[in-house]
Amino acid sequence: MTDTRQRLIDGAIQTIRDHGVAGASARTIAAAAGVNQALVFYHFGSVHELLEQACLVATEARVAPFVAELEEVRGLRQLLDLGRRMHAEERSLGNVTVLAQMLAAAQSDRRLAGPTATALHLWIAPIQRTLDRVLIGSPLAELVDTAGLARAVSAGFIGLELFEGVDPAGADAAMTELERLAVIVEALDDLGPVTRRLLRSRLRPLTTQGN
Amino acid sequence: MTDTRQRLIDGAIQTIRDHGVAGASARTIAAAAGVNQALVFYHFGSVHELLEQACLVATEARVAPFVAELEEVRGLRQLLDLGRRMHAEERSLGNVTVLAQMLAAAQSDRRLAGPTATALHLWIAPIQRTLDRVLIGSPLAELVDTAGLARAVSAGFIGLELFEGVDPAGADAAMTELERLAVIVEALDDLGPVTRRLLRSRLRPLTTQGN
DNA sequence: GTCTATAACGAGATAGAC
DNA sequence: GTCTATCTCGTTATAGAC
Repeated sequence: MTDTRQRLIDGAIQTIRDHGVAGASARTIAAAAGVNQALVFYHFGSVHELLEQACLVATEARVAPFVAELEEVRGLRQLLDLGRRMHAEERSLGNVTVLAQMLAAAQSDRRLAGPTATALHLWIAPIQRTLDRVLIGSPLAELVDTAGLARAVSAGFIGLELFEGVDPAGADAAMTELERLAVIVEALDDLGPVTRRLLRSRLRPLTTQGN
Repeated sequence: MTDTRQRLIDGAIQTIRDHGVAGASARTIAAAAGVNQALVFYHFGSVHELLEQACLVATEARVAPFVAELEEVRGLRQLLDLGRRMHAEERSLGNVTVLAQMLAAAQSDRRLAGPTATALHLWIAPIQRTLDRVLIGSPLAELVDTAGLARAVSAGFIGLELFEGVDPAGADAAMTELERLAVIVEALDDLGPVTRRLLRSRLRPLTTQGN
């Protein structure tokens, strides 16, 4: 890949982070990249296509280091701990911010929908795999659809990220509460065999509905 | 309130829904409102202030009908049922869409942060009150911080709304899964007195940490 | 591949007639 | 209060020199 191409992609990511999609024009991106404005159109055809490319590349780069960590996760609480670290790191180095911006822009610009969904899936897939692994042997395993849960978790993260932008204290309270819930669920999951059987029989009727 | 003022606010909301914040210019808003472009500045001073006003007014109008319904909610599952209906109704008549757009714009436009947080709080407050009521008498009551949970739920909704815009099937899977989880939690909450005591003693140690 | 220059347009905002 | 006309600026995108 050309040096200029890469600089433009990096510049686009930085610009989205600093000024949002709305503020990401060919001029501002080129300025951030330290190159001429016309090169956006030479290399990508349009600002639009540059944004799509940048979104995918940025997400791939940010997901990669976390995939390894996700593979190490053994319990629900550990998963939430990692979640909080990811959240903190994302806030400072921020790709979820970029994703959130693209997601918001995609609502009224259908051309962005596909690439954005693809980028989001880069997060969803490893999270789902982790959930599958964590739930092995748990009485919850047969009750939970990890595909849906992974999507709910990912969507929730985007929402939290946006929330944090306007109310950091509130977002922190939300995150703390989710961690507390995880502790509760893990405690339930970690019950002795007697109680466990009780719970199991109690929850069994639920498996027939909907799954 | 002047007729024109109201028309501009309605036009602004409609424009944000259709074209996003990025596409909400004085001209497009005025066109949607059927009035002259210069009136945006006469009545509101700037496009910016019109957007702030519109966001608050729109949210107030949309929250009101749901507050009554929230007061009727007795159980967790019922709350999630209402959640799904709200979600469906919002998608078609969409104020959460407006909120999501404002939230995304507020990330890089600090002036929008305050009004957006205020609008979000219009949702958070009644949700928190409902959670407080629903949890009365539950063994979970002492374990849950409803302030944090209400914020997590609200942020999650924003995320789901955005997710739905790029992947309706995925968002539906996420929503379905959350409902299933609610059923599980409610079943746990609805256990017989013996199991309940067991759970209670099991969870008690957790109350000392963090709450 | 990279630059300058420029076309064509929409943006926010204001002045001033009515 | 509402309109037209206009100023100034930033936008996408292209043409053409280098």
